Amino acid sequence: MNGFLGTYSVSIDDKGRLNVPAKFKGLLERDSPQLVMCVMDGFLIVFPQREWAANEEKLYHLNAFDKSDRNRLREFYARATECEMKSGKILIPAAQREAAGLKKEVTLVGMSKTFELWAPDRLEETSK
Amino acid sequence: MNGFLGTYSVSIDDKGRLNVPAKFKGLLERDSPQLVMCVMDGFLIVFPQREWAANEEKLYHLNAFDKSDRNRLREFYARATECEMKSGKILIPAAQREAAGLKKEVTLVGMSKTFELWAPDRLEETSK
DNA sequence: AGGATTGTGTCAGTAAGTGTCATAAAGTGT
DNA sequence: ACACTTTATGACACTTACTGACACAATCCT
Repeated sequence: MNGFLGTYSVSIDDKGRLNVPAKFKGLLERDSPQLVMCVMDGFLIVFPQREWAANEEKLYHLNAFDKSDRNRLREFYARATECEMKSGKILIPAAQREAAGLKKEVTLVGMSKTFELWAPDRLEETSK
Repeated sequence: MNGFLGTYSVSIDDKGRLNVPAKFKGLLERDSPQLVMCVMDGFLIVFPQREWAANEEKLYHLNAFDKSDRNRLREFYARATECEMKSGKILIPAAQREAAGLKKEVTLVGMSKTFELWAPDRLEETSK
């Protein structure tokens, strides 16, 4: 596989763990199960560790001198979390679930280097 | 063979696998059985891996942290799924079958570098 | 420490995906 | 037209993946 690709509908269990689809699982196991999860406007982005590191500096420079961007940047960092895939599942902390409005059903969208987690209704809204 | 050419009517088995016609099979075996299947409005496009990569390159200039660029990227990636020809068959995931309205009979149209999968009635409708 | 909350491993049931083969249909050469 | 080869289909058994549930471990809070 070349990257995260496609749309999947997966479930979150009673403790807030996302079942990672087999195709993504393979990629994460090969690379590393270490992740950074990050709140965007209404959804979550999941970065494999390596990808996060590569983007961090770029992100910082893009926004450093703009006040409102800087506020947003702070919020971005503040709500980012390290996490890990364990037993083929990723625990999504309560705060992140809350921020993205995730309930039982989650839509997972591959974006090549990263992937996104969406509440199904929000994604639908956005893609109109 | 020079590319995917012609129209074929093929069947999908009980598990959703498309029987690839011999002529296309040859091409895919020679090149690579790795494919990307992409949902368009009402039908599916199948890209050999290499073709897909070429299309993907056109999006490299987009900024993943820009909201509207990100929406464009998502639109592109979300439609896609990786798949593979195995034992001369291609499994078409349920979601994609659904999106293209594919039942038992499928019309397959060669488009040189790629080929398309159509529900027969939809193709007929479109070509009027 | 005791109880509550949150996180983790595992497993069984079900659903989805895969390999293989027998038969039927279509195509080929003489 | 005939035998022969290739191709397409449907069926079946098997494997892998996904889900929900449960039991247990760790952490936090008085």
